[in-house]
Amino acid sequence: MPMLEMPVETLPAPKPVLSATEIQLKTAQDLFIRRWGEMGATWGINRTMAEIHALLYIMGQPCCTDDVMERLNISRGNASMSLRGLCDWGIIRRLHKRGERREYFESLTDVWEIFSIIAAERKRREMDPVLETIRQCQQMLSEGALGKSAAKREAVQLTRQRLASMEEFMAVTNKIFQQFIGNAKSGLTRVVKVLLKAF
Amino acid sequence: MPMLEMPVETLPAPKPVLSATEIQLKTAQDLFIRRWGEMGATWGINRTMAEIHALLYIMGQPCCTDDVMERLNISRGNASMSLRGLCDWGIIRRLHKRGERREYFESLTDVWEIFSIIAAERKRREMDPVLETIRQCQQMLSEGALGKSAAKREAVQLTRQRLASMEEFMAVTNKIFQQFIGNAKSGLTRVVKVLLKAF
DNA sequence: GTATTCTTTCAGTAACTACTGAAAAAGGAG
DNA sequence: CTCCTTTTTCAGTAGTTACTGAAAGAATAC
Repeated sequence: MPMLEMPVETLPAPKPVLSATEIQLKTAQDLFIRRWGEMGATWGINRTMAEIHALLYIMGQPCCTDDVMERLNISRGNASMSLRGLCDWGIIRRLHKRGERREYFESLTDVWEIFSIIAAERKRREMDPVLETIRQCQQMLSEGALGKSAAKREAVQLTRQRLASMEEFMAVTNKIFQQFIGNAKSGLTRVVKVLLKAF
Repeated sequence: MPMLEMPVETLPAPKPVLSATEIQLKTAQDLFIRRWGEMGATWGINRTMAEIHALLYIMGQPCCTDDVMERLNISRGNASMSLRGLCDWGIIRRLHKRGERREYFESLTDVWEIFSIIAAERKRREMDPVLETIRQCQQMLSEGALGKSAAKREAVQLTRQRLASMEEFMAVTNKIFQQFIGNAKSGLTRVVKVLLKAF
């Protein structure tokens, strides 16, 4: 009676034996990763990308694609695309190890730098267009565009005034962002100082 | 030959004749509304809710459910639920007009107040839980919890250090938010002053 | 060149979110 | 109370986003 053919690669994976400390460490890390993922999901970033970033950040050492797949239980395709996405954002980096074929990834370590990159991108994508639109709207409702004695004067005035308030707010917020972005590396102290000087 | 029965309510709606100024005003408002909706979508708020808020803000006068439905081309159900959502956030208000049966809605007018409400809620929902989780993780990896001569000391140290950096950052950001939230009405100047004092 | 190992892409699908329209409920007015 | 108007709810569905798994594509070793 012939033995059942059992291809080598489907043998049960060798189960690693973990010490109490290792279990505790992994548990704490997983907790952080999960929370970070939840938070990311309410921002523009999706849960998986946020989790991968959290993993790389909290590990403090480079991981390869398979590490990420196993740890987070996601497919190769998902891991590959999410890692690329994080590289595009610039908050993780590709890393070649000498003599190793596979690629590793590591997170930036400076928290201020990480958030400053994210802030810069969000400002560019979300705040700048709104500010531009507000100005465009104001242009459309200016004296010149409407004629001096236009009908519906009150309604136009109301809208103009609302646009102006919003513009003021956005312009100030924008400046604060700018300062934050430009000074991330030097940390809190300088940011606050710069804030001071600016106003 | 009997006349076709044509119920009164299905007659074509009377088409309003708009002046050039009114058209221009409406166009500018629509532009703002659309952009605001797009921005909202990349935050937690969905597009429709953001658009409704933009409409109420930019109009500067109370609108009823039907006004909103017509202007944004959305169903009654959607309008009703989104308006309630915005009321829950606290950035628009219900308004009864004497002698009118239907309800009107208006936006808060102070931009600083609007954003301070949003900031407060997001801080509560997103930042606070993360900070709490980080502290919980640190607890799990403290000397006491792990035993003095635990194995894998380096890995634990690395994770601890990363948690500490993140906590510092989040704590500072949290404080800044707090100051912003607590001082929204008085505008920029005081916020910056308070920031100064705090550090 | 071929073999091997790792990465990327992408069609198909699962999971989720937002929206509609109709029915039920609520709130006066008479 | 009934009648009429307005609001809310919700089942069903359309539309969107995220994920998988397999196939194609690189890169290196031999």
